[in-house]
Amino acid sequence: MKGIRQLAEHLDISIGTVSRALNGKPDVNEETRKRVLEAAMSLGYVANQSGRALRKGSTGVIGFMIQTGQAITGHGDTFFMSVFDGVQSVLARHKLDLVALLCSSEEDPLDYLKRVVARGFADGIILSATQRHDPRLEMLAKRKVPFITLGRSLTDVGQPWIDLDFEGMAETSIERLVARGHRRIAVTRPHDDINLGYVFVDRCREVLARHGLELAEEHIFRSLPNEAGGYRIARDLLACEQRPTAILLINEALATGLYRGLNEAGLQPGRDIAVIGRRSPHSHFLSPRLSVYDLSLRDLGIALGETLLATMPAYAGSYAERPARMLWPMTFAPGESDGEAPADRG
Amino acid sequence: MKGIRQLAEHLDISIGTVSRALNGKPDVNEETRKRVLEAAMSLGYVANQSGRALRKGSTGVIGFMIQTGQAITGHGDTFFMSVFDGVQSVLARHKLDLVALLCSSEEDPLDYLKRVVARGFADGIILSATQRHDPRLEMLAKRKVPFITLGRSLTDVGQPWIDLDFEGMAETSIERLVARGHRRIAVTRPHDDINLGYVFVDRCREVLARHGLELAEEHIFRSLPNEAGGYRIARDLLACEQRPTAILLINEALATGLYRGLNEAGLQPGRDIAVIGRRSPHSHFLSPRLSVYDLSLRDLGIALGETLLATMPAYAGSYAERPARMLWPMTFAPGESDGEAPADRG
DNA sequence: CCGACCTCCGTAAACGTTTACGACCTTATG
DNA sequence: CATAAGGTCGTAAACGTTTACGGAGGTCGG
Repeated sequence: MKGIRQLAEHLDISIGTVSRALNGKPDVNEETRKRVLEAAMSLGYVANQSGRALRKGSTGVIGFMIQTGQAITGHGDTFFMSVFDGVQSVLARHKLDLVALLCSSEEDPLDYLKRVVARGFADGIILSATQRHDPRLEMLAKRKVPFITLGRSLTDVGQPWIDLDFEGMAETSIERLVARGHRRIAVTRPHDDINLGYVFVDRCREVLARHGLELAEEHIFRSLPNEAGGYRIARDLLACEQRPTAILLINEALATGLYRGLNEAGLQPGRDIAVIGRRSPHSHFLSPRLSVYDLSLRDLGIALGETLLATMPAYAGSYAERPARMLWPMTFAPGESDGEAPADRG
Repeated sequence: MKGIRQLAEHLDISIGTVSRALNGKPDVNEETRKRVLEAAMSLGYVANQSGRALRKGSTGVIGFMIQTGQAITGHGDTFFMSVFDGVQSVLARHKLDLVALLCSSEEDPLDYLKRVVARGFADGIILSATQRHDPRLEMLAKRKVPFITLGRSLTDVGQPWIDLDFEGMAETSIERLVARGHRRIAVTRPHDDINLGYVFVDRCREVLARHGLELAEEHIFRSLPNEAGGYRIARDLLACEQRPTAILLINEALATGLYRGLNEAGLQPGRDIAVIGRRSPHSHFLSPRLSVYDLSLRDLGIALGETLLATMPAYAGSYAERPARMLWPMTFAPGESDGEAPADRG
């Protein structure tokens, strides 16, 4: 089966009618529509993407941009796989397809994205790894491409976003730790200018101040969002003049390395130092079990998909009630790693 | 900047010449070519994907198909990110783009792939999660889409493939364990019909036989390729009539859960039971450190990219010397988890 | 019986490229 | 000087769809 023309000839119907039948246009006899649909099915006809896109100006594809290479992105395969799956479950309802736009570590994300939109690759775009100042947003806004970001940015062009509620995490985790007697609480932040780091640290500082506590500079650890970064944090932590009695891990990959580093130093999480992290496939299998902030990645994906569609005229109808911006809540799942503060050592 | 027409008008050159200039065709004055290139650059013109694809019949896009959803995919957390990056570094040389084709967990992979090729989405395709019997291969071969599989299959349509050398892993790891006194060696295999499981187990059995040893049925553990699967293996392992003194983990995510499960039972990897696994971002931070089979994911990606291009007439020239099929070697990186067999308990 | 209206369908023009073809001009060759 | 050859470019036809438009036939009300 080559194209719609062959299909039309085979049915002895005009090519226009076939197209209308396939696209659910109203002015076609139900009888013939059924014939067309059946023939298309049995012959395995699927409209050519390029032809359709060229004519309609839309591709039926939504792109989710991620950066490949080392785990600089802050998330691993499993994170994205689950989110993708959620997005797809929404898009499938509208016959839209999701593809991951892979920006190589060798290419500038802005250049890459420019190319993608100039080529007319996708009807809508989901951005991750949102930077504190992110030129991608301005570019997309200027070219009027529907998009949504996973994460906020100071670069605000009015686009919808969904961001994990790191303020909430800061709030409740610090309250919890303080209530358990901790006074020197350390926090981590990403190495790069990803926005969430600023949001998180600022709020932590704020909550601590509320209790008359300070967030010492030496208690803010910048780290790569991977296991090695966690290991390094352990080292830095041991080198602190005033060793913290608790630490908040903003990234889900850090705990593994941190645990190892602490162990090597003879410190046990939960007993010698409280650790609160993020849920990951591994967190539940650390011992002692990591206390984590958890979230449903699939639901997050669903929300991303719906919010994006809400900004696209052709689909907005179904999702009018969706808030354009929201903080995605995380729930605390206590493990055994965030015990009482050890007896004061001065 | 809308299209090539505007660009041509702006330059006061015919649209055909502009196209030729941009595409590096020979019959265009170098002077005008330079003008065109500069104008295109400064105006940010990029050829529309649909128009070009429609005319040329090729899209300039290579698709890497993966299945989303739960970590059924069977790889560690940064597996795809790293492999993608390698593939891209090859494709970039030919101005090809890589996108990940995301098949939702709700859709049949074959149907999905049919849609992709019928729509003419990609010029070439990389398949992962190759099944022992995989109808996707026949479909792609029939429609003459260039593709390559990561993993072998009994369904052989002559396509190129690259597969991790699980035979080699079976060979050297079992030799090593036997040399260290182990007699009851357990192995794991994926829960599903992915091909590598068969290859691996068969070879293990073979090598053991060479030493007069048997691979007991109760020592073959089917498991999900994730941490929970590993935890479950620990449980099953403890329930064995004849408890194995060593275990081979085929998947990189299993070790975390296995360690936890063993610990809970008071068993220490390396001392009470030898464990050999696969390198993952986590493996190095387990304690005791996991002995692993390692490979360069980025290099694997490069090889995949080159081998795929070698099958595509338009690019084959550069990669003629590439073998169409190869086993990708893994190197053993000893840790502390594969010690001597404990004293015989009968 | 006529006009208005509806239903269904065919025709043809777009969409933005690439490229076969041929025209024009210049230079080389005899 | 005539012809051939080569270099450069414009013209127009594709590629596979979708869709505006209009036409044919049927129905219905007046």
